[in-house]
Amino acid sequence: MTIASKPPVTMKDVATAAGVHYSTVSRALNPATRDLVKPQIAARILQTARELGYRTNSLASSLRTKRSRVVGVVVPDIASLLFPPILEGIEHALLKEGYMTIVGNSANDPERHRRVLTGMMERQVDGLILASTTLNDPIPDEWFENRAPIVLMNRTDESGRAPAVVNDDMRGIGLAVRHLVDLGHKRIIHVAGPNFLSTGAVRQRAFKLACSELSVPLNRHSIVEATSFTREAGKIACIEALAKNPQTTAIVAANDLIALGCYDALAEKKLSCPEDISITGYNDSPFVDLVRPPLTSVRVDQREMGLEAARILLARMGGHHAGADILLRPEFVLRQSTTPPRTPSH
Amino acid sequence: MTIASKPPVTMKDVATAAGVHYSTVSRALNPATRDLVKPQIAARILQTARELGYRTNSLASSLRTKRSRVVGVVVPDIASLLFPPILEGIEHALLKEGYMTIVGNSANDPERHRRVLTGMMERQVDGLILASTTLNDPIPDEWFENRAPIVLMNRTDESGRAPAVVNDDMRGIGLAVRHLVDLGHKRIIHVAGPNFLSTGAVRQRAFKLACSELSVPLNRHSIVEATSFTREAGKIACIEALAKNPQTTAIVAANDLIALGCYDALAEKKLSCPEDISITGYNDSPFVDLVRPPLTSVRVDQREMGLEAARILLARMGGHHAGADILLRPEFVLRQSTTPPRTPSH
DNA sequence: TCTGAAAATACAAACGTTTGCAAAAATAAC
DNA sequence: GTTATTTTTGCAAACGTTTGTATTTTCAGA
Repeated sequence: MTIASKPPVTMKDVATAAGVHYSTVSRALNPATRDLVKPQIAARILQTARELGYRTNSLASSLRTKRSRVVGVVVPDIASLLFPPILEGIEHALLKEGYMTIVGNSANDPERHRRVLTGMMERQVDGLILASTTLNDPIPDEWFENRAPIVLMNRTDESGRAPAVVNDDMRGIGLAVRHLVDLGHKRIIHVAGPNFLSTGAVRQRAFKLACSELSVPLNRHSIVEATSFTREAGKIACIEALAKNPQTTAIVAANDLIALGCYDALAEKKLSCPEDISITGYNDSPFVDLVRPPLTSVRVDQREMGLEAARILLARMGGHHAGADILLRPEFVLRQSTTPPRTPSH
Repeated sequence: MTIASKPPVTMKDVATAAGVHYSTVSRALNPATRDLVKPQIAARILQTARELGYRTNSLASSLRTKRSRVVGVVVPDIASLLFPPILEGIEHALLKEGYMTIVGNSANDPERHRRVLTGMMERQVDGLILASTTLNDPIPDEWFENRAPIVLMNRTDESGRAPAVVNDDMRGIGLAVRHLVDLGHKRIIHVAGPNFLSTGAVRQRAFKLACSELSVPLNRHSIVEATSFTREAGKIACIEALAKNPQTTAIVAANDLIALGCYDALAEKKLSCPEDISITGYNDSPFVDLVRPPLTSVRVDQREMGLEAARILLARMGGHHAGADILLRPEFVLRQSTTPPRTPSH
């Protein structure tokens, strides 16, 4: 049994109550046009609107103005540690400007991703922030030609079709490798993220580059790719990597979850961190300072990433062709999962 | 420079292209009314719609049907460990039924909370899931009399105005206390959550009840309230609690973050866990198995909570006055932060 | 008091759908 | 080949706004 609630009060209701035409109500209620109506009448309208409990119907308004004041945000996994702070940043920046956000979870499933995107477009979002782009299954061009501007975040599709807000992983991974080299490590491997994600791919490239610049020997087994950015996949990849590189003294993990997976792998192999093997994470996720040993990581400011993406999107939605990509600068965070190698190779 | 994108294709466009009236297009496109149009024509319409790249305009459709297929979800803090899995569950259950979710972050700020709620109502959400209710600043009645049904989640406002999906904290805290008692603890204190949140209040009551049932002595200092469910507030409250109860051998923390705050407090006081003091957490948040010592906790199924809330909301939106509250059953998780007291009191 | 301009308001057409109802077309019954 | 039915389609009115244009009111200035 649903209670048959009375129909919502519309501008027409307010108009008749205030004894004016409803178009006048519209103008009085909208701060931008309020000065077109005589102040005293405007006041009366505002008053009766309040009394009747009038609340504007965005659907109607959006239909007419072609602006929904809603933006869509798609993340590959809401429940991961990485995205909540990003979402918080986005929501914060957008709400201030009167936008609300529909959030969708692509769950790393292309079909679901498609459904989420169409759902958002049908709902006439004014803009889109995508943290879910993959390199192997790119967003069709048509989306980029749409009414709604798109901003990529965290990951990029490297096509240049949309501005991206990403971290300077080249630098970030460089910091980690340099740190390990400074400690005296020579036998460093990389437990990488999936190659079909820009984050995975870039960090692999960064690892190779840093190694060659710092004269760390590299072979074709030095990089082992985890199938996803998860603790479980990290563990599996780490075990494989250690089997292939028995003399490893340090591991650069592609992100914190993978690093925690490496912890699990070491525990299983009865190796200790950092005494036997040093490990660096990436992202400096919440609570990695509480694990044992506290994880040395590379901090990226997730909230800032969200804020920045929102800012760019706002600019685009405002019709400004806001410039290029944004590269956020990461920061090294030293904790206790790294130490000089047991048998320095000199 | 915004590219003046061509106007989106509407039903009228499809209609003229297919040589029929646009109302026929409407019927052909809607699976529910498709059998009103001759199969062969329907096929032609579907075809041309696909060719022209037609996409329905939800705004117009919603305006007409008074159903937006959007629901609002308000959480007090997106970035906490607790809510992302809940959101994932909600999104999962709702998307399957064609709903998308606007998520709002009340940030524990009443004014912001109000803005988020009005924003959602203006956008004509079909339903609302609130995880943000507080006991001291209740949602005004008018919201509950609205078009959009409301479901409370995780917290309740104890007014019975809306169905709630919560955990059986009575049982959960009981499990923790019983465990400590079984280990031989007699001097147990509770570092509680804020009393103005139902979760804080209920767990305090649960603690008292369990203690009295299990003959654990209780005095007016046995419960110290943290000002929020955070690590920082937990630490402060814990220090205060230990000062007032120097002989404490075990702490029941109101949630995992507070428990981690207690870890911090013990570290500061040079006490060790679990040797000097045992600690139990609550929620079994991700990664509390990785902290040192791994935290004994009470698991609540967060995703299930989201799924359940979504299910109830779907039922209500469908006009079914779905029954009463849902009490989810928690589960004890033994790890290494609890051990028998050093000096068993017998 | 009247004229002309300016200010304030009302009118009405959109926006893109859905849907009751009327009209037309197809089919059945005779 | 009619008529009565049933399908199928078209028509037009909503849904609640915004906004260009027309109309009215107000108020100078003479």
